[in-house]
Amino acid sequence: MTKDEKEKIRQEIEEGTCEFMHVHEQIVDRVEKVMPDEQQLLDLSEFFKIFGDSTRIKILYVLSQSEMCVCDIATLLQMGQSAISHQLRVLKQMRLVSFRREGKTVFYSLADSHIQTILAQGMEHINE
Amino acid sequence: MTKDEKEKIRQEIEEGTCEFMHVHEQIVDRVEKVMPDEQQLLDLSEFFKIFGDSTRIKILYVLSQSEMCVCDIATLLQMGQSAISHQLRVLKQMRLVSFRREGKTVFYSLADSHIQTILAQGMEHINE
DNA sequence: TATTCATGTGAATAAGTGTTCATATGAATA
DNA sequence: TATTCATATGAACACTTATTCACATGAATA
Repeated sequence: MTKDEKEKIRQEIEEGTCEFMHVHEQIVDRVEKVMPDEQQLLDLSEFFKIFGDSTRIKILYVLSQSEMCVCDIATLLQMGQSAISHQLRVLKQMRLVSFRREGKTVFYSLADSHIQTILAQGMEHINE
Repeated sequence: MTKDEKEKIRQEIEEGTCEFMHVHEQIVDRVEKVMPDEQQLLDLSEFFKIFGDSTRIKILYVLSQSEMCVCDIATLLQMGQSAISHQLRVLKQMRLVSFRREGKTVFYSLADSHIQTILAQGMEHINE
């Protein structure tokens, strides 16, 4: 190993980026060029995170069957109204559900058919 | 409200299932019949949970471009080797990635094309 | 066999998240 | 306007989880 190479590694260690020697540079360089924006990948994980909770999955599932109000959902899932309401808030913020008011009651439904597709796709995958 | 109705509500409150009055029974009954197994919905949320972390999303993305070793990934993501190794373990357990050994190096790759489809589907969704 | 080095992993810590409790909001109605 | 009631929400708590640190493992090579 040359003096320069050693120096390079020392620098890398200092930067905390990579403490290894045998990085495959061709691969790394090539993939680095096609990496999407950091933000896009963050958004993507945030999006999937919504489906990564069983309460929210259940809410989405029941809404895929019918629009319904908060206490219908709470009854179906055997959970408290507050818990459902908190989760509906998340789903609303992420635009996965929409709602309409009718008197004191609020009816929720899936925002678009995309959501059902993703649910179905996931179901398909785990049943392999 | 009849005496019986009041008693029913009192019981529901005691059971903690539903403290409300105006559940839409037709909807609830109908949807209850088509609810999948509790376990299936749990599995589904566990599955999506894997995609709900930005480190794992990034790992899956770079592996969709090329198979590579642990330190290649660590370099690309500017993260420690240990963090990557821990997440690869999760991805391995859930069978989202597979690997092959070549001397001291372990090359990881996506387990099947399904994963890319789901990534693409998600990307499509957030770019709407 | 001793050493090197890429990777794996247990423990600890810090940050994030879901549920509950208590209470607020706001629309309908008396 | 006062009350009722479906829904919303802030705070607290318990629980989960991602990362780091230190070290173990195990394959190649001297």
